[in-house]
Amino acid sequence: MPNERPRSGLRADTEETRRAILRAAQSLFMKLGYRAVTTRMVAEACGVKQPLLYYHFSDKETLYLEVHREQAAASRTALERIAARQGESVPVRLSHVVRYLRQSYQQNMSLFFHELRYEIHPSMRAAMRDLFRLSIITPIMSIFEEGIRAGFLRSPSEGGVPPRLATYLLLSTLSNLSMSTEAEGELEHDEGSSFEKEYDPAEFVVQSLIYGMVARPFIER
Amino acid sequence: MPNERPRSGLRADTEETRRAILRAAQSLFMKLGYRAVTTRMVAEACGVKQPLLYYHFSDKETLYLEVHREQAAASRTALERIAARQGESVPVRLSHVVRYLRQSYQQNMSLFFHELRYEIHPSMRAAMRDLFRLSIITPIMSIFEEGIRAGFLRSPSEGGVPPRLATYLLLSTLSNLSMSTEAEGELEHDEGSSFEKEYDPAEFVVQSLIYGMVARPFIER
DNA sequence: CCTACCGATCGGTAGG
DNA sequence: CCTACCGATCGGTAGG
Repeated sequence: MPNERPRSGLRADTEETRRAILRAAQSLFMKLGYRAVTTRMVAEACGVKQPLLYYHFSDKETLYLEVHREQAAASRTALERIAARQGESVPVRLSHVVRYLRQSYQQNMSLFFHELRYEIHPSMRAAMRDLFRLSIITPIMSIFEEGIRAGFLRSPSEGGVPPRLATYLLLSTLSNLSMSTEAEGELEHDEGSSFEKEYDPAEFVVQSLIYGMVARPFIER
Repeated sequence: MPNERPRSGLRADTEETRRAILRAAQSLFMKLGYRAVTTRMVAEACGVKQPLLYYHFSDKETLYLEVHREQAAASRTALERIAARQGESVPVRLSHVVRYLRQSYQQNMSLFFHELRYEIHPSMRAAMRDLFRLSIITPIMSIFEEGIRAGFLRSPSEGGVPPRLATYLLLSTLSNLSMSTEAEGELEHDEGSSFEKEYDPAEFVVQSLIYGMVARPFIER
């Protein structure tokens, strides 16, 4: 009889389904936002019926939290690894950070903040904020802190940007990148400076933040 | 008999109601976003019943468009006036721009872009994008263009930031400002450099973008 | 400018 | 893991 199939087999299937739901939910939440994604869309995207979601997750918000928990774990690993590469300069590490976040948090980071503030129940906010701080803010901040300690970046006492604000500035440029490429294609036919190396928006944005836009260029090239 | 009340009187009342709806809708849409705002919330906020909205506006999206039309007209006037102040430096004018947009578009600018992309019917997108370009992008871009012409900012051919990208970079920092002040209060106790003038986030962000974060400070102070 | 109400869809539950 | 279904709420309409 098939019921002597071991519990581990059952659990494996069940776990596989749970992970399929999480994957589908992650993709949808990141692309469309919490409110625009319905539980039925998630179910259909992974080939199950909607009420099944409530067997694996107690409600929609918990599913959302779980998605972010997974994403946060992955981000933390990746970003801490990048931050620890002492052999690479601060701008190079920041470019890697931007590239990683751009493909990971596909859309803008501020959609997430909007949801945190307006769509998510207050009782869940603290947990999500902590996830975000530990997995995103702290690793990036450590790069800026190191840049200041090394004398490469101005310290706040010299009128420099405090590391946490610098981190938020960097993160906010992520939403920018999708904004500008969507609004129109200024970036592709950048007809002056992109003859030696192909254009990389991540590097470009980091260079702008670090070196500014003012004349008398500092830029090493 | 009261029915000889002139049509202009009737129209005035009707116009007044229409404007009350627009004001309520603007405040709610800016704060909560298109999807989170229900037509019943708008109606209640201005003291009418929900079906009345459909006498003044053909549907929710049209109301949303009309709100943005009004906002765009006001922004265009304000921003073009700021851009035209030849007596003020580029950073000073940009600080005024940031201050204006911060109080006008209260929340993040990228919420608007998200809605443009995912919540608004394609047939309405083009009109809204045009509004945004004419009232926000173009005036700000002209400030950056002037800064480049004057030799204050690097031109794109010297590795500088193209004016349109610079504009989007500036706009993206607006969402940042709300992000960072919400996440925690790094900004208030900025314990090094803020003894001479009170801390102004708008000016601070503009200075960062223009002069960068790198050491060997250029900053005039 | 309102009352009354519609079809659709949402998050979530019952019961197996 | 499903079928069947719930109460609530949404955008929008009928009719006056």
